[in-house]
Amino acid sequence: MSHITLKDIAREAGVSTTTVSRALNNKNDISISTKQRILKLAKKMGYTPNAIARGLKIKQTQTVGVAIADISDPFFAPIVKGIEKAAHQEGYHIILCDTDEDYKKEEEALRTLIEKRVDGLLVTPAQTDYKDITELKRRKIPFVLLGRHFNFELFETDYVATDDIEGAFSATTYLIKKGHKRILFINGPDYVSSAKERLAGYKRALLEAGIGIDQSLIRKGGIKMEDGYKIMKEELKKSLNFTAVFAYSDFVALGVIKALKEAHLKIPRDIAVVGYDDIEVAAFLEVPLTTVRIPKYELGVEGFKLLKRKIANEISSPQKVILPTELIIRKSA
Amino acid sequence: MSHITLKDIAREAGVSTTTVSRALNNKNDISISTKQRILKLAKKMGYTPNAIARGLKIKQTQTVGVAIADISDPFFAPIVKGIEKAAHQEGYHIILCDTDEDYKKEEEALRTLIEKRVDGLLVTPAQTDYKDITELKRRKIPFVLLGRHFNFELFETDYVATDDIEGAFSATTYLIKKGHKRILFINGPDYVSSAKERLAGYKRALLEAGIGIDQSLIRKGGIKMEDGYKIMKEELKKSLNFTAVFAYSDFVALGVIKALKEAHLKIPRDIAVVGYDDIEVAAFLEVPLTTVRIPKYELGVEGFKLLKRKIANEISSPQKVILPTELIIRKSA
DNA sequence: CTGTTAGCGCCTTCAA
DNA sequence: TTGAAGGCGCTAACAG
Repeated sequence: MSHITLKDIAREAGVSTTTVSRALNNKNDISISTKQRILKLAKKMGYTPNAIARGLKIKQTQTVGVAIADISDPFFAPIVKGIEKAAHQEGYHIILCDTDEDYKKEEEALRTLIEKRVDGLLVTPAQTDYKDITELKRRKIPFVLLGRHFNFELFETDYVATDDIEGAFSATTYLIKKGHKRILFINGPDYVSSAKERLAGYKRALLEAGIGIDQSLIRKGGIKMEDGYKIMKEELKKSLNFTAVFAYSDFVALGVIKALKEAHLKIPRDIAVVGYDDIEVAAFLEVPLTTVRIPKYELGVEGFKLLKRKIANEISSPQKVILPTELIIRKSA
Repeated sequence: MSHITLKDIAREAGVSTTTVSRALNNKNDISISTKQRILKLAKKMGYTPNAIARGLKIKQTQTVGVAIADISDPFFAPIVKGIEKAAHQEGYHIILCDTDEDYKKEEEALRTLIEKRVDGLLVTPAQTDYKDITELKRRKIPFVLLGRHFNFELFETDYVATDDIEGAFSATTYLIKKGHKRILFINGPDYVSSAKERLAGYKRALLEAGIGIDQSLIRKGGIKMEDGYKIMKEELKKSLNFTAVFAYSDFVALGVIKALKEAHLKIPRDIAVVGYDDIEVAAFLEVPLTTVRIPKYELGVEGFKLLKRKIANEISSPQKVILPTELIIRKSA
């Protein structure tokens, strides 16, 4: 477990550590013969460079921190994969922190990630607070927000996300075109930007279709399957005054579907259901789910790419990258 | 982006860096008053310790490397989550590498992870080769294998996995009890330990039931959905001489189900299907999937715990931790 | 209780 | 083309 160092090689080769360093880093102010001799020796001795020492010296770690809400969630996992692939391609590693959608944990994650001196950060902010993010900005630590963002007018940050107004608009419009006039919208927590945007898209679609907005058809706070289930159960106790449900996420839709099934309501015959995200399950459900696809992997890739540019100081003013969504029509609506 | 250092604080406080270090690390060979004075000052100055420098000095990074086959796979993602949670609890971070089930990438991942001087490694080995793992052992770098392992008699390593002989045995026995005598087994690649074990469990169940083993009912090489689909398509072209399918994984089962559906065969009426892993989708399928559950999150947690003990040198001889599987009976068989 | 010295492993001047 | 010296930020002896 003790590693070979430059010094070990230098001693063995009868040169200085500087020379060894030069050889290993393939510099040109060294003779080809000694370079090759040292390279061969290093290999023979099983030398593995110490990136920690190097990082301390050159002040960059080739590592980015990733603070994500829930790694095992089929929505976030592909994002992480995209980040990892893009990072790896550029010679970066990722340190992963799972924040459980909890601001306190997010704050702690960012702090410890900074202690690890990551070159930059990728974050899906919980958004119940944002002191930690402003702190990042104040300290000029490169970071990019993923899938969510703050009001750009008030708090400018780089981010990559999808246009959720557009996504929700197309989903709602689709339902309207199918003849639905009363669409129950089960939204996420209203402090999350994506929930705000989806609500806006939903409203805009209704307005453009000349359908009034009925506040009683807008429910908020759903994010997990249980939320969708609970809210749907409540709604089903009332008189059924809607013909379709638009859910904040596919997970919420899953809960909705479960409640509907228990009530012996057929999808889409009795109630149409549209989700959001297009997680892998969506296509395999008993009634395959119509949903708005978010390019998750690409979100990760683009997130890293933008971060990389930030790190390289190629970006002056905050940049937003908006990826397109796509309405995936299956059987549920 | 330039950080405050001990030296900065020391200068400001009029003490030596050592004293500051002592205060920050809450040592007791320092007066309470100066300790508090320094702590307050450090906070005020916005000090964030440099874990890189610390790591270089104390020769540990409080970081473990995770080389996993596919982060976005619903089988592996919960494992990673388990690792992260367990690691975080002990003050560790994880550096994540996605190996795509490819030995070359795995080898590279391990090498670069070692360069980052992780304190230990968690690996789901691709098993097409194992030089990289032996190298780990030779260099006495603490590591634990996850979900897979090498023949313990030939190559001892620490690992945490499930008893897949038992898992496959219980699944096959269940099918037999349901009256199936001809069970098609679509196995994974035969160099993976879990595939070997599942095959053994399948055979044992048949033997114990006094049913002969028909090699034509054993297919290998399936791991992804497409594999299951392709193999099932092939089998369906022949005369249908089996009444049940036992798939290496739920993903393979998904492919099988798709092929069955296209052939207008009903599950379980015409053909019963049993999967393995119990990924999240399994419960939500049109015909909920009967499968063998692997405690994925726990696998990650136990993996980290064992690694931690390895790192702390609390383990002399290679240790295996076997987690129980559970047959989850749903509708598909 | 506090400071001085030294060094973790590496890279970067600067001289030779 | 090579080496010596210094230092990244931190901690661990060792003195005092």
